[in-house]
Amino acid sequence: MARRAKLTDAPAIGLDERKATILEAVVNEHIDTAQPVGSSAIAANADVAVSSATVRSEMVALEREGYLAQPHTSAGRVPTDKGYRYFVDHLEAGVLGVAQQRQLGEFFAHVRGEVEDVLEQTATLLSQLTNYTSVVVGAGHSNATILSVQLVNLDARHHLLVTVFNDGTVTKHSVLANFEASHLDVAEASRQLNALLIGTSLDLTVQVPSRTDVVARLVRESVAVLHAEAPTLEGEQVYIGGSSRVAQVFDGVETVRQVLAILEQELLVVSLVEDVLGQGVSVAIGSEHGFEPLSSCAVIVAPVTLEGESVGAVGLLGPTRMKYREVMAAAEAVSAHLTQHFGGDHGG
Amino acid sequence: MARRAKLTDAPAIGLDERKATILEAVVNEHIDTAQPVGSSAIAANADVAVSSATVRSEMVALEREGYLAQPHTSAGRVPTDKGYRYFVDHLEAGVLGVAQQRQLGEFFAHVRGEVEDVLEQTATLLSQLTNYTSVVVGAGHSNATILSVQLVNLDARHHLLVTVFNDGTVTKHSVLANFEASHLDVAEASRQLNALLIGTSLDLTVQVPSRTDVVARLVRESVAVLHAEAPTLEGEQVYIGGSSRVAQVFDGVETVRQVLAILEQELLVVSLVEDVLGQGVSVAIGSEHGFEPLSSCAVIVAPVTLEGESVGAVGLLGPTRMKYREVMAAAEAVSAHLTQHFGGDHGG
DNA sequence: GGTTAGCACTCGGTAAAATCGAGTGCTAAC
DNA sequence: GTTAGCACTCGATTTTACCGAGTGCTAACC
Repeated sequence: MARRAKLTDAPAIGLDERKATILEAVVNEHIDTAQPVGSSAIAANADVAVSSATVRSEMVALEREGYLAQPHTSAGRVPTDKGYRYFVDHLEAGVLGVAQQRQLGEFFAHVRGEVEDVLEQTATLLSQLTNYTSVVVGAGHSNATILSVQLVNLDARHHLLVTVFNDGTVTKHSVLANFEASHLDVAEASRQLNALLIGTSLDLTVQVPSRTDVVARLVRESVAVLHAEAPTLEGEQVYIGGSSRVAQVFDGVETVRQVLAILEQELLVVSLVEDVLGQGVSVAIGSEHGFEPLSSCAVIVAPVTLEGESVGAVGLLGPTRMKYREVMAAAEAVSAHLTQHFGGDHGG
Repeated sequence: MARRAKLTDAPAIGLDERKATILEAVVNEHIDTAQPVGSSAIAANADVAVSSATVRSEMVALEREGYLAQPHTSAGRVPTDKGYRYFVDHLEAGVLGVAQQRQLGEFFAHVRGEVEDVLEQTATLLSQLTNYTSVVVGAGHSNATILSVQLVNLDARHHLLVTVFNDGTVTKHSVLANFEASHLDVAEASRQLNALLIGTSLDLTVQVPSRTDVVARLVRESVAVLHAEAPTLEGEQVYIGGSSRVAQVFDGVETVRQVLAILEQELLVVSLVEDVLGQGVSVAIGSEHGFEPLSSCAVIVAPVTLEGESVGAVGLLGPTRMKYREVMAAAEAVSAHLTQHFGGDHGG
């Protein structure tokens, strides 16, 4: 899946300056108006110092080369995915509006709490900032090691296995025994589990005692439960902000439904985001990502890193005619803030 | 907020049998077709043994009494909220289709894992079962007491406070110290925290040590963090299933947007559900719940109980013209299954 | 008195027709 | 190479006509 444009199938150099200017103007106009844009609208643009007739002939060329399309004869032009691609690749970085910068600063200055909470709130923030639906993905902890395990008994047969990992995640698992265990048994099992599991990661198999006393059975049961769930635990967390925006920015109930349906499936969302993810802000337009149902969407993704490693991503989902400059700036800014937030001394 | 109809403002007895039959037929027809229904369609109904002319005059009466409305002269009739209310109140309980019953049984026979996971999956199930958007609310644990507290150090200054409650919930909180603490300090703090907090609930204030040694400071800090978060922790969990259905069952992008926007706000959803909640399956139609933006919706809610006490609820959200019989049956069945699931020996 | 066939009337929805105009491509002049 | 001019296209919008589902009313009927 292409992350950045490969312009190799465009004639060598790409586009001469005037064509580029015109293409850019068309894209800008179309993003603004959502309408096919005609040659005269472009000719009126200050950056384009030629008449509409000239613009028209250039448009014919741009259409031939696949950057523009005509919904029908005698209509204006609409950018193709390729057109958007060119536009995005030649977009000089935008900057966030001051109001938004303030909001962002405000948010990260005051946000408190666990990673999960921060990510969730970030999703909402990002959506408010951009007016598009946002996606925030927190990395799974596939290679996290266990810091502490504790077995707590709810009653004689129900126990709760609480596991703390070195990446700060905490999991709980019910351990249901078909025998009764005393507080002391559970405490001892807890002790043994710690001895057994601390420092290991979930993909490691551990030697469990084969004795048949209550404590040993508790230990075995606990380890079994924990490892059985291992695959699930590695899953990334997904937070979606502003899903109602979908109904705002897409037209056509059916499109809205499809997009929402995709968003419901967290696994899909994760793979979509990871697919698009690259260094810096990446964009996938239309069919560039492999998701058919989202072929009328653009996805913008920025990584969140911790000590150089990607630990998550923030993304935005909108129609292909989205406000790339602003949105990319927002994604970048939020990603940077998050990176700093987690890299800094704020714990987590 | 009315949960059940108060028919007091209708003439004493309510409706005579024929009017009731006609009203029922109108509602059924309108639910099926989403169109205003005319007198002849009703007269064709086997249950109505009178001519369309008679039906018409009855309809005039029903309209005068507020059960039906006419979108415009010379159109058919549409049920009002009051009409739906009457319909629902006089609905004999529906039964679930066998396929659905099987699916339900299947699901609860195999579902595993923590309460949270079960509830989330239940939301999806309920949505699949009914083709409407579902809401599952798990009760907050306002009066839960602490079973165990554990302070785990991530590094010298970052610690994680993991708390287990007697209702099986587990919380974690970052404790960030501005001083360094050794493993031993943390272990000792953990021990003291246990001594201090076990058996208490979060609304209780506890006496914390005023000493200034590392351990005491850790303990103080931990208790502070835990109690600071207390209000948040009491919040109910909300799981929403099939939000894409919103785009299917409502018409008008704006309505879809509004409904989605409501669903995004978990607090709103909780209060909505709790507002509607009653004994058994409750229904709020149109403006019966106080939520203006949802005045074109019906909400169906069934409680989930544990040992007689309500510990949550399952709900469904659809247009006022939803398939009440089927959906109420589904809500009831799922609620019953959940109640049994948690009441039974399956742990949680 | 309640019920029903008959009928004139209403009025939104749909289809057909007319119109508009934004936008095009082409050509000829610059 | 650029541009003004112009005939032409074709979707969108408006207009008009029309249809018919449905109504309310009345007079006949049981």
